[in-house]
Amino acid sequence: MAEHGHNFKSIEQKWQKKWENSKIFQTKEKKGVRKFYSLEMYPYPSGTGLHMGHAFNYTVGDIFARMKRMQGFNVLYPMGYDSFGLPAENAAIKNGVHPKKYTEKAIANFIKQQKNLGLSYDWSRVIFTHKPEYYKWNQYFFLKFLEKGLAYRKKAPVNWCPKCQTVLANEQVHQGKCWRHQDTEVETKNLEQWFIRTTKYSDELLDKIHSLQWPSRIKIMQENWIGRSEGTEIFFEIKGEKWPIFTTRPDTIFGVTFMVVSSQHLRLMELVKPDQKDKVESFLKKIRATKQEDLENLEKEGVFTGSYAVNPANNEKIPVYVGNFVLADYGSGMVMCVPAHDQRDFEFAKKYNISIKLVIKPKDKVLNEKNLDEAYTGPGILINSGSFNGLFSEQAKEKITKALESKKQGRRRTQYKFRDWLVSRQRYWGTPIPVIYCSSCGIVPVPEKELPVKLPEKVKFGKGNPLETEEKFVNVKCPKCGNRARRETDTMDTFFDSSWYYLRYCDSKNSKKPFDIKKVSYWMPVDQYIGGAEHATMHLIYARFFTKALRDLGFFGNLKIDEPFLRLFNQGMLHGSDGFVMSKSRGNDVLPEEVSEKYGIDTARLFLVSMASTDKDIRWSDEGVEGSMRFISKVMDFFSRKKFGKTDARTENKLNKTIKEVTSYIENFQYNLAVIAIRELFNYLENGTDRKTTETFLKLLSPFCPHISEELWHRLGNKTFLSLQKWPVVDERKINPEFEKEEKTVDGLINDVNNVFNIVRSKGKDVSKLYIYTLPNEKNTYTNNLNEIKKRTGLGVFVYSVSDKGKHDPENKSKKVKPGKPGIYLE
RNA sequence: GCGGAGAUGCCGGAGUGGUCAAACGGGACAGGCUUAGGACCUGUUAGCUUAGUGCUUACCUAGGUUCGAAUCCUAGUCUCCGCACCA
Repeated sequence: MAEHGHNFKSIEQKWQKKWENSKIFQTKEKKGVRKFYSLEMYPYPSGTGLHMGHAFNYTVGDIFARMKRMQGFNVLYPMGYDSFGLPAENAAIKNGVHPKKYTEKAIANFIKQQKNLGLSYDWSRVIFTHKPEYYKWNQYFFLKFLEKGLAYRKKAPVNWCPKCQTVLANEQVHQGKCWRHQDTEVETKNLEQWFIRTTKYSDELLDKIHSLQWPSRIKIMQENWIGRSEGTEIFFEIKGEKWPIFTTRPDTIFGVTFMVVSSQHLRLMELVKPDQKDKVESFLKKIRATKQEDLENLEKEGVFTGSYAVNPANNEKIPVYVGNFVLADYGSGMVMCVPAHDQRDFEFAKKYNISIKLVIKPKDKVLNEKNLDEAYTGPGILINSGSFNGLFSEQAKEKITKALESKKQGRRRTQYKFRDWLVSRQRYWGTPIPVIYCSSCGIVPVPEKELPVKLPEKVKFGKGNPLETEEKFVNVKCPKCGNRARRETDTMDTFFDSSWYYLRYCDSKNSKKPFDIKKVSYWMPVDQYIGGAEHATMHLIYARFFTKALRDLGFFGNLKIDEPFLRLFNQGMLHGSDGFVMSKSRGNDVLPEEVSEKYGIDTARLFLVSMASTDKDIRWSDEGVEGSMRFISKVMDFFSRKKFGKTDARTENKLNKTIKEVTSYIENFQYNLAVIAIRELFNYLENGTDRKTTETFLKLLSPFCPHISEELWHRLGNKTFLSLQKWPVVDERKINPEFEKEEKTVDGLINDVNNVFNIVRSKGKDVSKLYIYTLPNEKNTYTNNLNEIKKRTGLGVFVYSVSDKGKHDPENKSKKVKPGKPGIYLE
């Protein structure tokens, strides 16, 4: 059945076409009109297309943008595609299709599907990051970064995913695994790679988090990710050379009895004495053989290197070990060890019989070096610490640091977990890094006027990065000396592309510049950003960094733009009816097309946001969607027989309350509550309403169900677009709490009547009439609602005031009257 | 281990000191409409009790604060998420 004769599909197509043809969602800068930049994280166009989960994401944003637009904001609401990336390349290798062809087909499909959802994007601004017109600017920015030292090349221990066949940034390693392959251990390799100096902005990235209206958990994640800690850098002399270590406990320096260097330390072998070499090497071999996940639960182990260090505090000679529990890339990859006051050091010392020396005395207990069960890590008073004895540990931290500083043996230092961003990738489908290697000139940037360095299309896929074997691409002349040189074959991490795409939307077709400063100054920053929490420590950090870097490179002139996204909202995940996250590969995906065919896409949109608060995970249910369907059908039926009348004060009250609620619910992404309020309002419309009230209802409904709302608006005889109408504004004077009181009274009455009705009927008496006895001043409450009482009880209703003479009251029920509670009699 | 979120009736899920046996939706049940089914309309959906009353038990568990707790505090259990030997 075409669901009650409502042909949703043709209504949808009709309005999507009209919206598109009349370009009503296209935006330009308008002086004097308040702008609103609403943005959803752009998708990676996967070949499998959209399912309901994606539809949910975009619907959340669309509802918001639609309301803002109706509220009179000049809304920028664009869409684009993060179209470089590994999956396309892998699919290409697997199926023999070129990544470009594969990607562009996927994009075409995405666009078609997104249009079918009725999303109010300004399609004229669409961007595709795999197009030279876009990635040219990636290269441009990279060169600017290079010029300012924000991009650099360095050999370092890096993460390598054997499945992706490329290195990964720190942010892309999740629990030791590749972010794309949860079954694949990331390996550590020492490679020369390109980095972006994100750590230059560690402090600003950390400190400005507080100014953002973001979900607190995202803020906390970023804080933890940056992981600032204050401490002291101390130099230990080994073989006549000073080696730095970082510690947050300089107060325990007199308790240092050994040192441990990371097994992955780049200069480890310099510390290994020849007679210990074999032992160390077999230890390293063992570590390499253990899996990352086992490594984490591993007992602390190590091997003596044969070297000794000198403790600068007391000139004691202490052994240097290589160990499996020291991180190579935090601090200096080497630690001083105080077994008495650090649990890890304690375990290590016990295992290898290294001496334990107490230097902190707790306030409330006495410790003994000989029979310590665990390290004491709390504060206390210094002992065995030379001239620092008697100080409290907090004080001692300061004093010892100062003493070391004065002897140039240490200094105050802030340490971060945050790493520079490794951006080079050994893969084809990405932005070529615009650099040339010349044997005599070294690293030479490609001159700006030669940009873009185009990604060659005809390449051979097979082993490794196809660019490496592409002679025409690789072999170039050095721009400086003109001699034969080699072009960089690594491409950029696609997070580079997504770090500035929100800026490009402001001026997406500019061929002279990445963006025009005036346009950016009008639109930026993004007022509302919407996307998943999975980007907390990836895209959302990179984009913040990029904005700051571009600011300092002068790209924003004098504008004060330093944070890209003012407000962030994380929508929940859509789960399939089996309870698992909806995905094609799991086979629990529901396709928008199917739902649209059966119920109309407005039904799907409505249902998606009705179930729960949009920030929570929700579960698709086929029964649930029928409920939304029923509501929409009722609305359609109502309008098809609509005759305007007068709106009574009660409905006015409800209307204005609803306007107020819906507006603030949408503003706060509590769409589920907004839908409830709209549904409740609808129940009042049956009482008879004038044109304005009816139209207001449609306006409130329209962000959720834009197609049918637009259609019904049109059927009311309007020639304009509902999507561009003014959002209703509450008239507080029409809100009167008395009406709610009245409603409750009526509900109470009906409750009572049904109660009595059941009792009476269970006694075998048949009743059909309801007599109500009220206080004289309350009579109106019931006569006003006569129809409703009749409808809900199914009885004939008679209302008397207790003072009425000659009323029918055989059992004298009128004596039961209380304020707000009438007497009732059934017969 | 550290950090964050959460646990509500048959289910999903609102509610964050009284107006709460707890919105709204779904499901189930009953009645109406209908030749019948569907759809639609009305009601019920913790238990007992009653001509509309009263009582008991209820918002993870156990305590506490309060005249009063789903809501505040303390302890615990469980679930989910992020980071994970960060010195």
